[in-house]
Amino acid sequence: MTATPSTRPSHFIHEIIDEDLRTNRNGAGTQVATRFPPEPNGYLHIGHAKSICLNFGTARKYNGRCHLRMDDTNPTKEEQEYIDSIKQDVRWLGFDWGAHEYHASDYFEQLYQWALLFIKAGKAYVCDLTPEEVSKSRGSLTSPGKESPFRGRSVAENLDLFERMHKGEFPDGSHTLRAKIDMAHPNLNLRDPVMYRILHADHPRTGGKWCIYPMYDYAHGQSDWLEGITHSICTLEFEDHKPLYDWYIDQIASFGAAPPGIAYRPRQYEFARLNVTHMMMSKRKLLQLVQDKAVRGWDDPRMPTIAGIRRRGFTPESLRDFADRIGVAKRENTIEIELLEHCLREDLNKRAPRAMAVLRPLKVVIENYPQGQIEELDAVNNPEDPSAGTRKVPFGREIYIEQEDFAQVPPPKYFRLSPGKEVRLRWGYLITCTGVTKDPATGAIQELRCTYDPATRGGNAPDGRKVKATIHWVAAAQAVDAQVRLYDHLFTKDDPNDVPEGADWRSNINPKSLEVLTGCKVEPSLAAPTHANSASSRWTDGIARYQFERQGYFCVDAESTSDRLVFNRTVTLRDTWAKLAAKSD
RNA sequence: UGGCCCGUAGUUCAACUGGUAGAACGCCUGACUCUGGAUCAGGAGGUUCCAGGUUCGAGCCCUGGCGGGCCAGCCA
Repeated sequence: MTATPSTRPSHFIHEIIDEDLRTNRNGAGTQVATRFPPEPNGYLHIGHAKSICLNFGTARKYNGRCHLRMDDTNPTKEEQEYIDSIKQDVRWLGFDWGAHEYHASDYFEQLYQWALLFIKAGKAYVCDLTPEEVSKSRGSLTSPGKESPFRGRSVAENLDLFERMHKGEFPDGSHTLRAKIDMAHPNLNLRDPVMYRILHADHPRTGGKWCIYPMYDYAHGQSDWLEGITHSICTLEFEDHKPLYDWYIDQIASFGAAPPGIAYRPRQYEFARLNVTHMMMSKRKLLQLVQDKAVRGWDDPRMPTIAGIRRRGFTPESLRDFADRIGVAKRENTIEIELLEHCLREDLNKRAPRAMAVLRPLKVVIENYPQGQIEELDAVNNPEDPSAGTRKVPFGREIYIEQEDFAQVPPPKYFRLSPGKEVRLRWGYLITCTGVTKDPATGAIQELRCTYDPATRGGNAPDGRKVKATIHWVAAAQAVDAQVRLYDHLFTKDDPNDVPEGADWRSNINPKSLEVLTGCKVEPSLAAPTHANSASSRWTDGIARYQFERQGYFCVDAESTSDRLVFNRTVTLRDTWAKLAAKSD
């Protein structure tokens, strides 16, 4: 192989590759080749992102290549919609398979020809057992299976039957082609595994051409081989399949039917899949959430799907960073969601322009501010990035502040606004609360009366007096209405599957995972797509992201329009006050 | 009474292949601050699953236990 590792291996798979390179295991000059092989039966989730980063990242590191291969051997579950979403998601993550887009279905003819060789070599037979009978005769974990009564059929009979399966003469489930291995093998995968089953179903790519389809085990290794994959990286549950993966390849080699031009064979390595606290990683259960309408779709921002995470506002950069940090190993693991959020905040903090948005507005009238006067105040777009520049924000006599930034009776250590107290308006003036207007009927606070100190424009008092709190605000006259969607974990428990005996996993769904806020007041720059803040070139996917000061990171939702702004809260800011407040409860 | 894989801080990974355990996240203190953000400084936290063995020396090697995961689809 050509490339040499530039850094020390970061995990056992790279150690293996380094060793392979050192020993020229696959022949000098052979390029490292990996593949990402999703089955298009659902949307990709963050667990797949780990695999994508591993496979494409490995190819990148070793100056090799990574193929995108749809593992489309079961037309009853696979759909074009999923194929399209998978490609979009991989690209969004920042990876490029170039011309190397393949499908297991590309190899159906070759696989079929090889199957004939297995039959001719007496290594495969057509079995007429029903699925129930096969299951029964397979034996158990601790006892051997029984041989199929059809195991002894002649080559000629097998050839004839398989050909008739191929031609569509038999109904689904009536026959299978099975490998003849060992019904007493301690590894159940080797007890005469099914190679082909009959499925009269249209395939997204091959249409009605086939009615027999290869099983995963019979297709995967050979697909790797045909593509010249050197390192076939998969998850732990396939460990038991490796002997079969190797067996098929070894047999074909012994038939003298190896793919032409490939002097080496692929090898499978397994790593532990990703789990994240509060996240459901079962594709089947995610499908159920979508079908049950427990979420709005595969791209619901609460979903752990890449589409959902993207819509939520996560950046591909932060996901790649996350993938780097969690490592690759063979032990079962569950990553705390806090690490993911840390990676996200670290990226967003550096890149997201700041803006002011009041989520739960409380009107403030500044009594000594001239009626009708409007000022344009200078606001820094990103204190972490001087190159982001500044913008003007309008200020007037009436503004909105956050309801929770005022307390009639301040709790201990509360240093925001309360009667008689002074706070700083971000980029604006110091104001002091002089009165509260309440609804005479309910006693609810309606608005605040305040005075401002004209000498504190920009936020500094000439007399040097200290003001502990700075709060965000939006001028009432120029405020733009927006809808803001707040998200929380979709599952209340760390482990969504952790339910009492007999209970359903759905009982762990967080009933408060979505809160929709309407009538939010945001600064006018957020409505102007040309404003420096929305500089979409800042983001590789063109999704505008902001930090709403003191609250968190938000992005413009896909449903947002110029006259109906919608924002998603991607993640909150770290909030030590909230933590303190929660503790004192 | 099966086969395969895995056991190192709360979590996820390291430990230059046998030389006396370290990082990140999380947690706790403090400093600073026009975001109760960010940043900075410090701290707590380990019987390396257990027991034997080999060795001058074991997280690493050997043996035996214990614990966990996966496997009995014509799913992948």
